[in-house]
Amino acid sequence: MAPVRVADQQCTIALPAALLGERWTLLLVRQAFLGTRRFEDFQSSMAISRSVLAERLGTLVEEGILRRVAYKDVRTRYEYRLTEKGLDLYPVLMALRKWGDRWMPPEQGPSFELHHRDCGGGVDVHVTCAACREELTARDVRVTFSAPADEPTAPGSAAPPAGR
Amino acid sequence: MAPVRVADQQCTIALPAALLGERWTLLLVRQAFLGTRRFEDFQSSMAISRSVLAERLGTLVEEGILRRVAYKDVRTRYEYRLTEKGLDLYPVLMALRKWGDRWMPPEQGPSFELHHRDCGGGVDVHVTCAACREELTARDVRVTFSAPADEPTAPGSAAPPAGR
DNA sequence: ACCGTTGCGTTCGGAAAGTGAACTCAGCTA
DNA sequence: TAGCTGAGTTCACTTTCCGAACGCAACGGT
Repeated sequence: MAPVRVADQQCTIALPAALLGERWTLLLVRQAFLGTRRFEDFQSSMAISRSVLAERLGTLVEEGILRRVAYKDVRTRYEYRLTEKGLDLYPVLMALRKWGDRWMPPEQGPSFELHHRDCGGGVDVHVTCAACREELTARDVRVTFSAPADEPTAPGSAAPPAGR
Repeated sequence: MAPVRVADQQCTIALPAALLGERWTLLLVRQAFLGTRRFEDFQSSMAISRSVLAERLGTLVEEGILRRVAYKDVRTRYEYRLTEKGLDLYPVLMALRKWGDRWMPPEQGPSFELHHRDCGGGVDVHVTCAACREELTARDVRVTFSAPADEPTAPGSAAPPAGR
């Protein structure tokens, strides 16, 4: 697994990033959202080696993002399905997709489209203020560092508090 | 860089995922949002090796997410700043953080907090329908596959159109 | 003039992770 | 009996990552 060092142990960006920032993991999650569930289908839908696929599916199950569910084919087999924790990654995927659509658009248009089941509208992602509901960009947000607690020297050496 | 195969060339999730899913990249972007700009500061704020750091900063600049800006220290040096494309990754980071806060909360609380500069409210991320504004989960969204266009055999072998 | 320091990289040998191909195993089907 | 299939596992090989050392330019101190 990608490394998480002491300084990052409390950062809730670093923690998921260490997990999802591992090669293939994000692609596997995407594939799961697209409906892929079986080992063989994961393997053929993306050019991942079988050994790494087995390992990644294992860690995703360990992390509680996928669960192994038995099903009967000709004999008992297992498929991998998103848990609630996994389904909750949807905004991450959508944010990624929105960014990709804007900044890395493929020439031939996207390979699949997403629409609201009820009204047919497109899918959008917003960052908003929980209080006043205003839409926010990075510039509208102030960062406040909590007590470092593991920095022996004075704070502000590694990551200068905000400013831009 | 993480591999993007033919089948993924048009997927706007896979493209950014290949870039950001590379080890360290997401952490570097987070660090940039926290205000880090200089090589030395990136290096000391996270336990990344100098060689990989140089390489990653290079690819982020190539991709247009960071830009090298000259500044005068004692002689001309460069710092790395987010471009508009980079700043636009904010929703991705926030989605990641929201998920991390919910599913991998560190015992001692988050190491920094984010508040709306104007009203002090917290930061939230939503997936909504662009048309009716309703909040969406994965289950509310229908996936429609476009024509594969580069599959010589009959469609539906690589990425089975939903179902199962 | 010389020495040490700082900022920013580059180079290098060894360790870890990823790769494709072959192998296993259990229960069909022909 | 032989062959096929889904889901892994094992293995030799290649790529990537790591830490440590080195390079280098412009200071500041002596």
